[in-house]
Amino acid sequence: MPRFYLTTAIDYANGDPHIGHALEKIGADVIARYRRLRGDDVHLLMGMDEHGQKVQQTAAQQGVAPQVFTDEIAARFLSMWARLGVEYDQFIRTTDAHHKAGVQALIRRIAERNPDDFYERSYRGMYCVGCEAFKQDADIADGRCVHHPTRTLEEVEERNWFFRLSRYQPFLQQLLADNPSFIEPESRRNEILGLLAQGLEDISASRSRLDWAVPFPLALSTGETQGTYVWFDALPNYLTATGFPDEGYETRWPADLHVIGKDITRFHVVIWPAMLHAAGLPLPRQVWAHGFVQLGGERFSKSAGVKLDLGEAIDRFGADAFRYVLLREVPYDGDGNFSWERFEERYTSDLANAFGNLASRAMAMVEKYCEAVVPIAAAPEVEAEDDADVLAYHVAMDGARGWLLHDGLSAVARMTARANEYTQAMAPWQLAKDPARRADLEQCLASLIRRLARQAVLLAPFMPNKAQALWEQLGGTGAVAAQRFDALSALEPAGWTVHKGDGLFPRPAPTEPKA
RNA sequence: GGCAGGGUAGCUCAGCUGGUCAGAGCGCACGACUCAUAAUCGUGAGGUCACGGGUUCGAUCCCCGUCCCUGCUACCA
Repeated sequence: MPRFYLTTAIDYANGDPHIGHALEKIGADVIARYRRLRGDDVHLLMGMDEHGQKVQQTAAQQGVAPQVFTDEIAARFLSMWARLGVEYDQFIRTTDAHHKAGVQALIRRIAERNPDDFYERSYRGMYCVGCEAFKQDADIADGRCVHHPTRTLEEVEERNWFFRLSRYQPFLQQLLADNPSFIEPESRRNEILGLLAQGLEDISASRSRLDWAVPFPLALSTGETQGTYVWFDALPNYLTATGFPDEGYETRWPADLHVIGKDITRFHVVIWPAMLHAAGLPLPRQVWAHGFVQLGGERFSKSAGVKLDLGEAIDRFGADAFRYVLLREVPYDGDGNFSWERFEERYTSDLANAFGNLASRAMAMVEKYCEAVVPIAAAPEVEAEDDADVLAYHVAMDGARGWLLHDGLSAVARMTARANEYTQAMAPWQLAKDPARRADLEQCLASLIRRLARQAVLLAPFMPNKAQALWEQLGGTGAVAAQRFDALSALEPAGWTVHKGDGLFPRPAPTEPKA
């Protein structure tokens, strides 16, 4: 059974989950469920990044210990993933003891194999006492920190451990030349190529004044022990989650896919492979950078007040509908827009009117004309037209040409539309009036149920609960998630007893309040 | 500033190497039907293909310029 190890970015424990987090996790969950339907042995890793100065400061402001603070944040994220139906196989937190030990083991391993890769150097920067952090140009205005304009910035110099990233520039360029699909979509690869062409600088591996961190396993020549800086703490989570450095981690590592946001491609495509190569460890097979959700045409941002409450979005039509609309509206390879208006339009046209109503009318007729038992009948020729869409679905979903989840949904939507057209053309309610056309009627209804069953399987990664509900209404036994794509064409519902229940996707109330 | 990608029907977007390339979905209007969640099916809607030049027998798709938008331009996670 092929293994498939995929990961999402670990989220920083300094705020609540928002729609941006949701897009990434839902997408990864869909990919994981899709691979399971292919029969793969899937392992989906998610987690939280809990170290760093911001966490330390925020916790201090609230008067609680950092660990207590991150425990609360982590609980909120976990609760949200449960509400969204995101099912991970493993949830790692960078404050886990094993992770911390793994980070230190990785650093030591690099130091042993490439002693020159870590070296001491002084780091100079403008330090803001208010923020307790070094500030970059973007955060400096008129020589003062934008957050603490009453204080003066101090030019501070400290000795740190540095990682000789610059040394790996040729290696990385060769990597992207030999393996172009290492980072997709292409636009993101081009950005990295541009970055590499500029030349790489070495990066900090440790920092002083960083107490809430994994202790850097090497002491400076002064004897001081510093905290491990973010790169060497966060990125290795994908590796330490496999058990590294303990025996057996190789059975899972390397990861098949890192699903991340486009804002952190650099870290995953430059720093991370360099670290692994320095340690003599295999590289992940691919990094996929998804885009961002824009709200009403504006970029999501807490500061700008442009936001959308996830809980409200889920309550609107349910988690499954939200998952569907989000991935249908936002292309997984780029940015997309999301708004309440759009949400309702999509829900109504795609789910309530097209798909939900198709299921409703088909099952109603089987109950009415066939005593609820799906007739035995050969498939009509037009049914074969679905094959092209099933193929398109897999092309979009299997990753060979990127992870274009929105295209997968488009393909299923075409199948739904075709089934509605077919129903209209055959007019089974007319056939039912003529006993001589009984065979045609049965063939039509059997075809509709068969197509619905297939669509339920294809939609299962996106809407696991609704797909299961439909599966059961159609008379299918067991879990729709237990189906396998390679058996889809042979799926035969003849003899099933349908139980048309409540509508899968009820139309929204006429006077639905907007937001 | 530099690099990269864009500006196509009300909205979201397809249009690969130039000549049925002026399209799809949604919304909207009209018609059909009645199995169904007032759902479905059919038809239609006439958008200077950002703007100005150029190459060509012919350009939305090629070249130049202009305007506008987005991303990247490393120690924020």
